[in-house]
Amino acid sequence: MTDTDNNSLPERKRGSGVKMVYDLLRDEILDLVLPPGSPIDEVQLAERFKLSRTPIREALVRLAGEGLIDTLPNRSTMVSNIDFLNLHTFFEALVLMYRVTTRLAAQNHRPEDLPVIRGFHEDYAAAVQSRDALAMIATNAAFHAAIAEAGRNPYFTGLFRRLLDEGRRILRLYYQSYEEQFPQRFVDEHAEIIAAIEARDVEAADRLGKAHAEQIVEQVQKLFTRNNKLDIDL
Amino acid sequence: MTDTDNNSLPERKRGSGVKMVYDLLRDEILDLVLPPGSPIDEVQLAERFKLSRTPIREALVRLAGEGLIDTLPNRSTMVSNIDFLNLHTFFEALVLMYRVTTRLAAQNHRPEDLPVIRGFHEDYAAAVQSRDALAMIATNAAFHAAIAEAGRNPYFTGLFRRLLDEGRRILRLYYQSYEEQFPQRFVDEHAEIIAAIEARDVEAADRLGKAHAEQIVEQVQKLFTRNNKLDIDL
DNA sequence: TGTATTTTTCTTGTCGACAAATAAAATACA
DNA sequence: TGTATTTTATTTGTCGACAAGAAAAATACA
Repeated sequence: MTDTDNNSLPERKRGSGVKMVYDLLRDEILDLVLPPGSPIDEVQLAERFKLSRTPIREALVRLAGEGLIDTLPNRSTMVSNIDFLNLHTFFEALVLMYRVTTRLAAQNHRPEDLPVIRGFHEDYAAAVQSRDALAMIATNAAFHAAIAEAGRNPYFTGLFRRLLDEGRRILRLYYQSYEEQFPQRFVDEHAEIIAAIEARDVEAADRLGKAHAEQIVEQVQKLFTRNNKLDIDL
Repeated sequence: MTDTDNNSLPERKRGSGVKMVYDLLRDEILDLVLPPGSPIDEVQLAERFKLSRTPIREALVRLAGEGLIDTLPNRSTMVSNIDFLNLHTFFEALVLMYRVTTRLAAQNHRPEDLPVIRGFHEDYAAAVQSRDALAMIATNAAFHAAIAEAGRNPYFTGLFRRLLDEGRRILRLYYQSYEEQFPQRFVDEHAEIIAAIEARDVEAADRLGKAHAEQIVEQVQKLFTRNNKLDIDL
């Protein structure tokens, strides 16, 4: 393959460039293809996507708005760091949002939501089966995001999505070096959560969501203390 | 004053244009100077600020990221509407964030936070005294934002600030036509909340935050049902 | 040799211009 | 007169270029 392999994307629709750049950079940041601290070069991206700097910049502004990149005025822009020192605030918010979104899903879900949730549940089970850590991370986030959507509170789903994104980075950080796996227990808990939602048992959904979240937090913290030598880098 | 009153801003620093446009548009949107649905014209703004369209556009992208304006691709962009149909989701999120941030403030506040909070408390009391509805709205939001900051969870403060912003629009909508006033009760409740925070009484802070939030929601809903003829416009 | 100052290089922020996409207006046609 | 089609106009999205700001390199000076 030569450097003239731009025949696959010869012409794009008018507003699609920014979205493409935004989506791709976002994925690369969340998957740690671009690790925290990586410099983001506008001209380099412009060449890569065969675009001018203007749409690149628009995508970067959006990413900065979500806190995924940090921009130093008149200087460089880079992938934002993970704030390990205040990780407890992240867990705190994550647990609460797990609770709230699961509870609201039990309250407000519609019949058409359940197949979607079940679909991600099965994807997650398959990822566990095949011990694919990265797929576990992604499908777990998708599963809970779907539950949040069924809860139908855009303010909560907005925050929750951001938290799940950040969690994707954190998990990815640890699962890339240590081939850990989420226990089967999580799959079972997911099934319980679905049952509670379907039964519209709000209190059970709340309780299960909280317990599940705390399981995950505990799991992550266990990984942390085990390889806390990484923390010294900060 | 003629149309040549641009002598006050002859030259700006290099990155300050976008921030100026962003801040000003944001305020105008939240104060309903630009009511929901108002068209946003890029070239008009460019002329108004004596800038090119590029920095204007960057400010608009940021505002769109916060949901304050809606952009139709290749078409117009306008101030986002207030979703009256799903106002309950707004209240739901608002009450929870009032609770959580007040609770966390009782837990995590530092001595230097209290003077700040007390300052806004006094500003609010003064606004109530002078029956200045707009000042009440602004100082009340500032008071609770300061409490949230003392709670030191950036995820919660981020969501809470967005909710307070949206609340600013909603309150402004009703207080501009009906010269209502927040009751003295709110001032007293604020004082109670401060006391609970200072005493680090987490449960009391939680309870008071919740009660206070519900008071406000009830007040707003009362205004709504009273002038629900406005709702027909949507 | 080490520090201060100038020069150069590199990246960003801004600009004016152009082309695509859509809406509005004008025209054709029944 | 009312509808369909073409033409015009307006606004957005993108581009290439240029200048400001800061870092890096080079030079001067002790």
